Amino acid sequence: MPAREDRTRCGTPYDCRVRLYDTATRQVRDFVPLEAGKAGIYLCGLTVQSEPHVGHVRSGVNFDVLRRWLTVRGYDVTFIRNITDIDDKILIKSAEQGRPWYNLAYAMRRELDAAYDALNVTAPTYEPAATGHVPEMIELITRLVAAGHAYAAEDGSGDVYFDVRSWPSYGELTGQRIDDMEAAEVAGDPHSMARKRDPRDFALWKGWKKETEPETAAWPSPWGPGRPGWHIECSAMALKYLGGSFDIHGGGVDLRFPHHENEQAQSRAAGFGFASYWMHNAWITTAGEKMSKSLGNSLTIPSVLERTRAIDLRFYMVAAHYRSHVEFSFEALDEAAAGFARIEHFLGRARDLLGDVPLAESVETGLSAAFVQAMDDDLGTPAAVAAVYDAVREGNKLLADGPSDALRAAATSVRAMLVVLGVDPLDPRWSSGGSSAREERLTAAVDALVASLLEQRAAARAAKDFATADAIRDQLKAAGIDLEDTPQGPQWSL
RNA sequence: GGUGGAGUGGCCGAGAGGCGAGGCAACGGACUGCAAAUCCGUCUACACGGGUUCAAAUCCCGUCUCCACCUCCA
Repeated sequence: MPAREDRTRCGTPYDCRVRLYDTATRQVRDFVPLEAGKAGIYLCGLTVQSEPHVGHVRSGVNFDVLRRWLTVRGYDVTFIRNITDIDDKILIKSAEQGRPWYNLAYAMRRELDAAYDALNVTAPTYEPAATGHVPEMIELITRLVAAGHAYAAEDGSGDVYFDVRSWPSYGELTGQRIDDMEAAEVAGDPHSMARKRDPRDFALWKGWKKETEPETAAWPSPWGPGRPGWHIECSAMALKYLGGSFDIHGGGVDLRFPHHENEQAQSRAAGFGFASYWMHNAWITTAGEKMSKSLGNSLTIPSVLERTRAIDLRFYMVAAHYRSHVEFSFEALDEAAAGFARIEHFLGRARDLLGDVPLAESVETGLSAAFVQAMDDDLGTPAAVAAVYDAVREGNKLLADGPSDALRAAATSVRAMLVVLGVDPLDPRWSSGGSSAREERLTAAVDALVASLLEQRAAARAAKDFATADAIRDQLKAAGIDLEDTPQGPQWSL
């Protein structure tokens, strides 16, 4: 992959604009940041109430790719991903489990961190938790009340609601009109309905329910003790860390309504510009159903990683477009892993031959034009993966001739593209458990034993005693060691 | 009822008016002592019915099926 050719399409890395699908306008738009060279992203993180499953983490992986790509494209990215660590479900579940809500939230937060880490999701610039930003939320609510867009319930419950009728453009993000929305009384809680001016009004602040909720889950406020509503959290934290206007707001498709609609309404009603672009990742489902509902915890990250390598799982996620619905299956996952093995195998061989496959010095030297084009076009990771395979095929042809500059360039290119996707197998982070001293000794011991067997096999082959040679190969195979005879001699792998 | 989205070959999964993405699997060939790996090649497509067009998987109309959201699910 000649680096020079790679640059032709865009000239410089910056004059081909990144294009992103904006959910609000329902079209792919050129990405034009508010401030040149910078990009602010706010991603709705999770409510930490149970173990993270495959579906949860897709969002993190998808937006990690966005972040990596914008960074490659020269943007200084500020990436904020929040944690919702107080809400109804956390209170209910913790009560069921007989432990403090913050104990459950923290434990699940640690699980989530571990899952993100396992899948090589870059840590956000900052990860604010809702409970750490109650004053900011109160301030925002106060502002909305003062502006006439929010009101405290008159029944003394302590609830504060956003007044959707006071904000004419309510519904604009998702193209809905208030009057067309399903009558909320169908689904809503009858008690809160009585306090609302309109059934679609949503809670900004929830008054403390002394009988059922622990005192630790109530914060003082101008409306009495209580806790923030879900939607206000994100608005307040985005405002604090990214400012009143920022570039990209992301989350899963299900969050479009009501969560994102509400966020936008309240933020704009409070006088802020809020997000320029809205991006939503599609779901991973099983048997056509949402993971969270039907499967409970069966596809939690730890359980999936018991049978599948994390890098394979990430590759599986990244190989599909972020806006495409993926029906999760272990068959498809294994298929993706088989495909990834080809890429990995090439890099392994190249490294053995070259001694090392250094990371590209810069974007320009590493990525193929096809890859750049694909990624610029709304993160076209499927086409980008195809570009990786093209480079692998070229590289494989070079492998037979031994070390060469062309091979080095091909391998470096493949690696650079994989780094963007977060699935570089040569990154030591993927070697499970790290390389402990014990592990290294073990590897050395196996290597010595295999080497001895390979010598015997070489002798047998030289004597045309193929029965013996094959027996040795079968023996190794039975022990889980695969042999391949390359122009540079036999290679073994587990 | 409202809003948004989907139906592609054995399988996964892109594309969005003309040049058959890519991967997995299968088959044929090259390489190999035989394999493996690799490379070259082959095969099976666009839910259905109309229409527009020189040309439709792609645009339009209709039909069917499926999914998501409509106040606390990534």
